[in-house]
Amino acid sequence: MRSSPYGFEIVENCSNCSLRDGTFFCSLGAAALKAFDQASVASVYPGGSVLYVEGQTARGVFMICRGKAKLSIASRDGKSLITRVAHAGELLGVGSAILDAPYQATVETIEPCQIRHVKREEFVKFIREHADACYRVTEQLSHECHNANDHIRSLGLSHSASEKLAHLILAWCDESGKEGSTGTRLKMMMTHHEVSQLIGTSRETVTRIFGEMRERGILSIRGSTMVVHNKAALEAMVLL
Amino acid sequence: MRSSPYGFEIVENCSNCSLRDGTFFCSLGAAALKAFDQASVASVYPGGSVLYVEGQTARGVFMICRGKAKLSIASRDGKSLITRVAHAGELLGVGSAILDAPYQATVETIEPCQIRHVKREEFVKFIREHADACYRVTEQLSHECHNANDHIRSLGLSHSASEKLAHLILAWCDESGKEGSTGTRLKMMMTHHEVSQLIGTSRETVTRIFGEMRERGILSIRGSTMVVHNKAALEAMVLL
DNA sequence: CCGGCACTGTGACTTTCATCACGGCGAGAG
DNA sequence: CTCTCGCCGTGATGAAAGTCACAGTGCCGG
Repeated sequence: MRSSPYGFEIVENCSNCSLRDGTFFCSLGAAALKAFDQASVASVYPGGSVLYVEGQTARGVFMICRGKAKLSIASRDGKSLITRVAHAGELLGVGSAILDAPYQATVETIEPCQIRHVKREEFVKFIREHADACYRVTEQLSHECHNANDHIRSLGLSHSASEKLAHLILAWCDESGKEGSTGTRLKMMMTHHEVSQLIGTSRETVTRIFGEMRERGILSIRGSTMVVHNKAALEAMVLL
Repeated sequence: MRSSPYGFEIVENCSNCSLRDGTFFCSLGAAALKAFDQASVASVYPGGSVLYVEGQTARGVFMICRGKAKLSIASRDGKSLITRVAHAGELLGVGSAILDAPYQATVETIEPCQIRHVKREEFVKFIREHADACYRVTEQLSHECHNANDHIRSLGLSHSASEKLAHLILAWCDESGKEGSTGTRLKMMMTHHEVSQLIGTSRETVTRIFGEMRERGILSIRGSTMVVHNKAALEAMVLL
């Protein structure tokens, strides 16, 4: 291990990595793990680093060992849409690496991250030689498809911005909400602008809808913590 | 082979199948192919058959040997969105089978199809035992992700229905258009209603936008063939 | 303590589109 | 042959939300 300026130790060697749990892509047998370690190189990025940019030819894949990153796509006129936020344990750029196609999204870390990078050719070789790793890739890609389809559903089938926002808040509750006496409590780690990019509307409508929800007593916001008082009302807004 | 009432012969045995080409999922080595044949059962469906429904638990995967099928998702109030149309050679339901999650879309054949079905457990066993098949699955899933991301881009980033429609027409040109003296010629195999479901708008706006494009001389439609005279104009409408 | 900067909140105006309602047309069934 | 049914075309209307403009607020650095 090495110390880093980001408040965590850098794990150099996959074999004795303590970050990994069963959900990680690299939760592999000893042999495959060793091969993965040897094929990859670890590095640390501060928050806000861009790992790769949409349209670039796929140099390789990136494993998030620690931290979070946001994936986004942009249109020529500068608008951008956040497709999802990836957590530790995920492998990014797999699809593009396998198809040898350009990356489809831009990836930017949103907190200090440890990342392992594997060159495209080596990655393909690695998964062709290690069947269990190949199977893990199918799992990873299945999750990505799943997410993407949910996003399509939300963007394509909802009638109003409120519906999409309600859907998003409910997803947040499921994923990171803590039940309390007054309702479900959760940290907002996003600005209204980012939320708008996540659901494909404008910043102002997000502000307005949050305002309206507050007026109706559905939720309250103080600082960066939000408390959802009336989940049922949110669910009623969603007809997906 | 067996004859069928749909105007084509049923291929019973994968090993001497003439439908397969390199792009097919089942373009596999002899051993894997034999295993796939044994794990699967072939059947023929007329157009309009529903292979599986969104939300059902994933019984297994479906290989389209011949024909086309449309995948769609629906909201509770009856609206539905077509996510894509799958062609011969594709394997459907893989993601859900691997994750043992409910199917995410409803699949309906749009012409007579030959399909092979493999039970979930057998499919998982099959790809765990045959590394080349497993790799083919990663390719299949990568394509699905790719498509899904394109769809997200189109739904989330475009400002207007015209932009989405222009985008769709250009995609059609690339995929099945034939260059002619007056422009690119292509068959419309969809009603305006289905197009509207594809781009997430209403039937009427699709009709109106087609009308407008005709007036502006961008394209002309007679019967079920459409000729695109001015691709550049369409490209100019797309700022994705 | 002050100035700048990023974020939130709000009003006025405008565009886009969904919706409703209806008319015409072509094809297939009886 | 005519009836029905699904698809296309079109007008009128209203609601939703994008856009622009600007004020308030809280935080950080100097």
